[in-house]
Amino acid sequence: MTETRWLDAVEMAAWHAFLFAYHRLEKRIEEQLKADAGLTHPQYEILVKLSSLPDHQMRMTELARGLVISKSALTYQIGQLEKAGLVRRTDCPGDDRGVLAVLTDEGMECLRRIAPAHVEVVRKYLIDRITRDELITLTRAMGKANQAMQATG
Amino acid sequence: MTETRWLDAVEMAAWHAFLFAYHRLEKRIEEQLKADAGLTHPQYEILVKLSSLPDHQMRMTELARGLVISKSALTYQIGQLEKAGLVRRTDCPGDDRGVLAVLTDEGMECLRRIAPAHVEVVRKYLIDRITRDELITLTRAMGKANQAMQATG
DNA sequence: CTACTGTTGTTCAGATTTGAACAATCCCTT
DNA sequence: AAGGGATTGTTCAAATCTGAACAACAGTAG
Repeated sequence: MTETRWLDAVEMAAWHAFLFAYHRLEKRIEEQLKADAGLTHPQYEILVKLSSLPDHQMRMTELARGLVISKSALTYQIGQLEKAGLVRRTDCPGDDRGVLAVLTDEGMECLRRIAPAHVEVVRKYLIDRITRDELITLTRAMGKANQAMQATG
Repeated sequence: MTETRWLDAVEMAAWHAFLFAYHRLEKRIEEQLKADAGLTHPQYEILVKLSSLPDHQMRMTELARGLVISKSALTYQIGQLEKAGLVRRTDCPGDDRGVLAVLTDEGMECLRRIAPAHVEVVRKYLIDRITRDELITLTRAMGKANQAMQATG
């Protein structure tokens, strides 16, 4: 057991600012999406992810991994989105185990309608508040962290 | 209704990297805390917050605001921590409505025991991965966002 | 073809979160 | 002192998340 390398003041400040900013931003985003579209942030992210694909569809497991949520949470949320008519399930060609989540036209339309207000929040509280340099540095720093977390889930 | 200012490629990259990194880091932290201490991240943050105060105590509402969780979630979690003997409730002197959450000696001891492993995770996947400059820029950027979210909750 | 191992998506029970409602209390004005 | 509006912490039902268990299927070696 090595001696603990505690965080110094600068490291602590960064970590706390990061956590605090995320939590507050998440809350704003949730409020906006709920009020304007009756969706949760995870649900919105599912729609965004699907819409970014050429065929607007993706395997359940891959989708869960991409959004960093559990498989069972995704099963639940896809069920909700299916009820709302924004997503539907399809058999996966070539793998009878598989299920494809497919964005419906209605889902795409819904996304088009609500995305502007969402982007507005992201801009207002983060993107438009920081400089281009800070934006790039943020991306690089987060990228390094993501790289470190690449392996094993 | 103004024309929507969509995110350009750089902005999109920053936003996605930020969200993705947070989610994955959160998952790692949850896994570590659950395995090593049987605590959730919110519970751990309550202990940290209380331990950072001179008298190791804080009003419920202020605590909820500081941790950016709902009052009812805090009521629940303080209940859990009370069961575990890590926190106790006390009447608030000068305000009969108030309740103080107080870190117990056992809670402080628990924190001392588990903090090293937690810090290790934060270092391994974020702090130690980025340069000092990136750390400072990250703090400044998050600070600006937090400032923008200052008002109204 | 059969056995074996890994993957897939769902289900289930339990834990946690949210927001609204609520009673109790505070504070300010009159 | 008394009313009116705000704040405090809790409760409750509903929604959501987690992790383990599970059945179905895929892929591989024998």
